[in-house]
Amino acid sequence: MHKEHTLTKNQRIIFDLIDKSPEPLKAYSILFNVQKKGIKAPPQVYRALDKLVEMGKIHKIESRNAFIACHNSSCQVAKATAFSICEICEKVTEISSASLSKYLANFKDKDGMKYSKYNLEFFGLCKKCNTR
Amino acid sequence: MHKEHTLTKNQRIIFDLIDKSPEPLKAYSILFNVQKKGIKAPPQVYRALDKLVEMGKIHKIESRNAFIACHNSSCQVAKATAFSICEICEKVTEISSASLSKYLANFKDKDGMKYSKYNLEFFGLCKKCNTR
DNA sequence: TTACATAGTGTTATATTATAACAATTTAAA
DNA sequence: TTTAAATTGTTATAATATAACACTATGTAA
Repeated sequence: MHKEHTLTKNQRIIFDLIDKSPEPLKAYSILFNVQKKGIKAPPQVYRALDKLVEMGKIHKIESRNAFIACHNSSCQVAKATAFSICEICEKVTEISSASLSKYLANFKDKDGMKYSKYNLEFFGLCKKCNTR
Repeated sequence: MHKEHTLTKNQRIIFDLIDKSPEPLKAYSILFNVQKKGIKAPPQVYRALDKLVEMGKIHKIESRNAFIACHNSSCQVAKATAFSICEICEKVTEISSASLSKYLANFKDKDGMKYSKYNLEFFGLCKKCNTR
């Protein structure tokens, strides 16, 4: 459950844009799209993005420097995220698999260390691109 | 098994630097360090980095925009990588776990899609930082 | 060997992504 | 209601990465 009501003006504007987008958005494309709403400079965008990521409302796709709205109630406040990325059409989908998150949350490295936070990006071809 | 012998001059210089480094190196820090060896401009660095990544000799730590030498014979030519990253000291360690790589290589998403390539970054505290 | 393709190099310029720094304003809580 | 914390607006600049083009080296196949 997210607490939508706590978003500030800029956060709201930027979240709505990302949430409506079918694909991940890059910071400067966001900037371009919200200039008519009074958000004029990069720091305004990056600050909102930082907060939204912190809240778990959006995620950063690290390999693409792009942002996508969270569509997965099980990624606890941006701590544990997994995505599939199509290398042809660049479609990004958030993976919500209880088995995967359980496996990764319990994964221990050689020293027995556990890591509560992770980001996983799978690459391949999406269904569409795979059959073309 | 890597084929060391196929590295070109610039690739060799840059790989050696990364390989000797105890921590991931950023592109411009690499550039600074190899200028005395005649590599003077960003494209020369990025081209070598691209090839080395392609070969699986180094990996890019996406969340840090930094490069680390491969220390894991099981990450097949850069296709399947996993790292742990300490959020305090920024120490990065390549994870080589047969169980993990097997699990991820066999992971199927909701549509039954398999992804042969992935990058996983775990975040937390390393042993040292955890006990301080 | 020659010639051809492919890969790598050197270089300049520029595009893209992100943050520093500081003043002003809003918000929430004591 | 006044104070602290968070948010905003703004300018400038830092950090990361690629485009484009001329040139050189390397491998290969006729």
